[in-house]
Amino acid sequence: MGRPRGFDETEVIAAAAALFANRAYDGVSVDDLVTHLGVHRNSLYKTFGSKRGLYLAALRWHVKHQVQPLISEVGAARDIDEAVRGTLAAHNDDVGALDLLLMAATERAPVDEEVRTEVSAALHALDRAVSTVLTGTTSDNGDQPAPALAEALTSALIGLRLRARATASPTESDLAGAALARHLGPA
Amino acid sequence: MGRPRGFDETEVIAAAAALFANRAYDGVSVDDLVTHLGVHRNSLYKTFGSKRGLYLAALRWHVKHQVQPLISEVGAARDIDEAVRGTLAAHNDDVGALDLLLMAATERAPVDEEVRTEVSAALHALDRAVSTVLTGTTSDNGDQPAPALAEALTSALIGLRLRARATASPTESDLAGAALARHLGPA
DNA sequence: ACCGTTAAGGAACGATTGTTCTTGACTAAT
DNA sequence: ATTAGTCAAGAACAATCGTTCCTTAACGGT
Repeated sequence: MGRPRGFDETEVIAAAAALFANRAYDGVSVDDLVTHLGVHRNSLYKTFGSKRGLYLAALRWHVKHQVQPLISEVGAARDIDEAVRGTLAAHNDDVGALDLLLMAATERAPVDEEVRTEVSAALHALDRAVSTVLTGTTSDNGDQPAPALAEALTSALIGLRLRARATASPTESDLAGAALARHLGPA
Repeated sequence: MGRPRGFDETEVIAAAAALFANRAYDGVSVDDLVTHLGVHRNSLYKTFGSKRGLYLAALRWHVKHQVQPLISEVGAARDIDEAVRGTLAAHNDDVGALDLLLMAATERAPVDEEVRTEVSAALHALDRAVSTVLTGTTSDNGDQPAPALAEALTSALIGLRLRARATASPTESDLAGAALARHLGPA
């Protein structure tokens, strides 16, 4: 019973994720959220408890609906080259497929334990996907499946996206990613 | 003439850089700066004009005095393995040798053009150093000196540091860096 | 038709934001 | 000793911060 909601909670969370992906947590005010989300202050606090509550919801939504598809795509790739190209290409389709995670990792994770937990989990999930591709390709020698190398590649993917965002030149990261894949693929 | 300063401008800038490296720009208040820097509000504004002015000064100091040494070390390395290990080891000695650049790249560069310029320049300088090491090592095939690969490796270094900060496990990044170097070095 | 409940609307809260003003302390040159 | 110029100390500024309160609107169950 009671008055029905005038907004779609998922839509609001997604819009909040977009905002938090482009500006730091402290750079997004509640006024900004209220303005761009079309939800009134009161409803926002009733639904998410606080600004941080909305942020955490946005981060979890981001991981589940934007990072996970990317992880699946990476895991389904036949080799590293395909994985890297797919990852970077996905960014051209769905801008921000890693951006909130990136922002959370650099800015919030060091000061918010709950964020750190979420970020770590997402990164490890990415690691596993990369590792899957890696073990399928590492057929030249008898090294261990190299989880450390998977972490390195995940870091490289994050770093590439970071650069693309910071320098505002997405084509560069494509070339760099291709070069990285070329050197790691037939290793 | 006039009353002499009661603070060392360089010390203040360095302390500000340390603050801005750990928390986002909007997460560091002028009160925080005044408290931790030992400089009074008035002197701060008289010297740097604004909070943003101090931030830019801190960023430039960081690039010149913390990123540059790292670039030099990378450029002097004999191979990629040595470069990567040196970079990550430098972080254990001088914590934050890349942190402000990292923070600036993800958080300020997208919204502050002057920051973006500074970040781009620093990253390209890192690229050149990596490229130098790369051309000295790439002796197996007749590929171009691979500036794209240099960008990829720079991105990987940044990404590794990002992960170490976000997950608060510095040893992991060492292993990952070593694995990356092992796979790229004897390529 | 009357509740009980939930959401929207908007004003308002105290606290904190970045910045400026005012006053007084200190120093070098006149 | 006076003057001119720079800095420190701290109060104060309007604006914005995250959050809450109060009233009104819209629904389901009795």
